[in-house]
Amino acid sequence: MLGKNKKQNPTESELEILQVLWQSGPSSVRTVNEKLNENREVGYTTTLKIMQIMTEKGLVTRNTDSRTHIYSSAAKEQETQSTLLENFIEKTYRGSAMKLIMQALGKEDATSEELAELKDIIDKIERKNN
Amino acid sequence: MLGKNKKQNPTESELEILQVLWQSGPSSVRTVNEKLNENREVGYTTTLKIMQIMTEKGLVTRNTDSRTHIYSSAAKEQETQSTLLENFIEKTYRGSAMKLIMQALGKEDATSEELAELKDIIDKIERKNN
DNA sequence: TTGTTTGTACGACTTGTTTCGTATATCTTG
DNA sequence: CAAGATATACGAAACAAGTCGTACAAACAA
Repeated sequence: MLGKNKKQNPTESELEILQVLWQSGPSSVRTVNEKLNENREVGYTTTLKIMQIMTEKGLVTRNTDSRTHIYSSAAKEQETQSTLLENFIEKTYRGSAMKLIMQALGKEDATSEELAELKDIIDKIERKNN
Repeated sequence: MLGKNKKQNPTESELEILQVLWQSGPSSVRTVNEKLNENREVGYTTTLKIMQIMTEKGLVTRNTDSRTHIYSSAAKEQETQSTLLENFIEKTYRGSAMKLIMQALGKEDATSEELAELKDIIDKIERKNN
């Protein structure tokens, strides 16, 4: 089997780094570290080390052709989010996605476009149910 | 100030225990441990220790009148979920509740009642927006 | 009353994550 | 070329979470 390596979930720090890679595309350690430091202080070698571990875990891949390695996320943002979401719903809402959705709706300052889009999605699901 | 103690977020194990307390109401360590063992093996003293730590952290309160202490969750289920949700949206969806909602909708096998309820909520939000 | 069961308390081990210091190699530039 | 800047690699400390053994007190049962 080819896709055999089971993807572990990223830790919080790893997720932070993945966010940078998803937003900025393939990046060097330096670039990632600078982005992280916009939010909080992290040492360069700390970021480096975590990214090396992520490489071992298969969370990222890297191109080592030039001296400065370039890292890319191994998984698409949505895939990772989806896995994390599933886990979160299970742990926090005992599996009820509906309860999560209701609470999330309460938090959101949604635009009318977004709300319309949502209703569209719901309509589609309703039609599929019948 | 009275409500000064800042609530730390529960860890995964702690959340598991809170789930039991929310579902079953105030419970002894033994009861909680038995419920946990329906899902996975955990030693009694492990559960005890974690619940003691949770007491220190203020996540639970306990009645020590009788030899068998009775533990209760210190916070309501919805409050805790809401805090965790906020954090999750920030970390995983960079703050976009809408993206989370869309993805969660994709997972759910919602009943027509639930979908109708959802649309109701959306309508209410739309009306508030205008 | 004495042994078994059931309870709390607590220290210590294990594992995983994060952090950083230091070694060393490679570029850059005066 | 030599000095400084910039890279990776890696070991080890610091920290946190979870796990469990053991001590000891209280309740219970023979």
